[in-house]
Amino acid sequence: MARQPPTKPRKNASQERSRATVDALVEATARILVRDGFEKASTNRIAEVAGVSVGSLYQYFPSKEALVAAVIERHNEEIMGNVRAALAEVADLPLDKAVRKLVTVAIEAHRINPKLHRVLAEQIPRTGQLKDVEAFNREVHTLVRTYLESRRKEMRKVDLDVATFICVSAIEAVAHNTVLNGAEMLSEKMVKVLVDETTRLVVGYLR
Amino acid sequence: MARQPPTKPRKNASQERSRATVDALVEATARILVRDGFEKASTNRIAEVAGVSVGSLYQYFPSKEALVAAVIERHNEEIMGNVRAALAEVADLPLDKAVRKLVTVAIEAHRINPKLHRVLAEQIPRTGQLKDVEAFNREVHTLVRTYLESRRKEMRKVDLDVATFICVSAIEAVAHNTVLNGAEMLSEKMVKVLVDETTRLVVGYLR
DNA sequence: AGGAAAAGCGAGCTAATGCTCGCATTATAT
DNA sequence: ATATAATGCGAGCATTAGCTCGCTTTTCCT
Repeated sequence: MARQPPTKPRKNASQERSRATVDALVEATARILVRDGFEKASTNRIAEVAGVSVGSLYQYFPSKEALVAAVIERHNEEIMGNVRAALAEVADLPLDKAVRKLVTVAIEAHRINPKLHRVLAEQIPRTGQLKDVEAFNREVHTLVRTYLESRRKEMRKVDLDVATFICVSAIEAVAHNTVLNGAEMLSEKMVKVLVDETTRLVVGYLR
Repeated sequence: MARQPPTKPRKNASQERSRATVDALVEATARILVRDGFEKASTNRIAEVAGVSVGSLYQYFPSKEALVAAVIERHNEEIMGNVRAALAEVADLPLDKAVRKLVTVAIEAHRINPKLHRVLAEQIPRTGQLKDVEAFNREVHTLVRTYLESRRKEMRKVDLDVATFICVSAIEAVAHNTVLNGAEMLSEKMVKVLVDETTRLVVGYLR
């Protein structure tokens, strides 16, 4: 088994200047990942694009993996923010309204930065971020499950965990494939159709 | 180094020998990808594991990517074989029976070699195999669409392409996530439940 | 002001990778 | 038997990656 390189910063940026440096590095990493892929994202290149020296890079990130991990974390946090907000907003709504909102949010979340999403999805296994992403998935699962539990009267009899798994998988997949099959080619009309259909799929399944 | 003169007729030894070499290389690549990941799959290592020299490797594969591409193709062909067979077998069956079969095949396909499946999915973008995989997806889409078309009477009014997209995405996602969330931990009972539920999801949606 | 701590620098080291090329071995054909 | 082609070899080249370390510059604090 190959050992994972460390992903924690070796130094904590305390001053304003250094925080800017860290930001620039993460941002540069994301940009290069999107534009040229993981292979071309060398530490030298990242530092160059960030307008920083390699030496400084290694003051804050012990390895290249740590940089990618930081990008993943930032992106995940952004998405989770949306998901949490949506589920809070939807807590008292009936099934059909709630599912529609969730589907919409899922597609929107994927549309934030499709290419980055794709590259990151590919890189997760090799950054030792699996744990974090699993935690992320578990949180989504828990949130959805909690909502479904509160709406059980509207649903047929069904194992909640299984139902949650099926629904989350289905919604996520449609969002994922929708965005990856021509992100820009997506007319608003098409998005509406897909939201309608996916909502029907899930709601029909639940009740 | 005088060799024994060939007294016995030998078959197309030359062709077979090189074929064996090619096979060994592809097989070794797959094994290393599964065991150690893409990073550790250097051409020298692949040649070594295959019991062949790097020089020979480069006689048959112009680059490392070509090797991975060959593995991808082999794996895809295996899966497509199953999918084609399933859809042929199912052509005259009603919706519920057909969908159930498809879901089962999807899960089985992912269970053939989950780890390889995962690694390959990650490596597709960097091997220039995107085209082939898209072709693969298109074929699945076409096959499913054709089946659905023949069963339209059992279905509600719905855009066939959209319905196909939704169904294929959902089925694929459940299979994918099922296998990736603890492939061995999967009891037969659990698989049955998931097949039941996914079938219900899809059939309920279509009619 | 002035010294200490934080932040930043970048030439260059080490290790590894993809790949080449001249030569050796094995098979086929005459 | 000999020539020719096919197959196989593997040391080593060129390149690039990740990363270190001794040093300078900037900021903070009294």
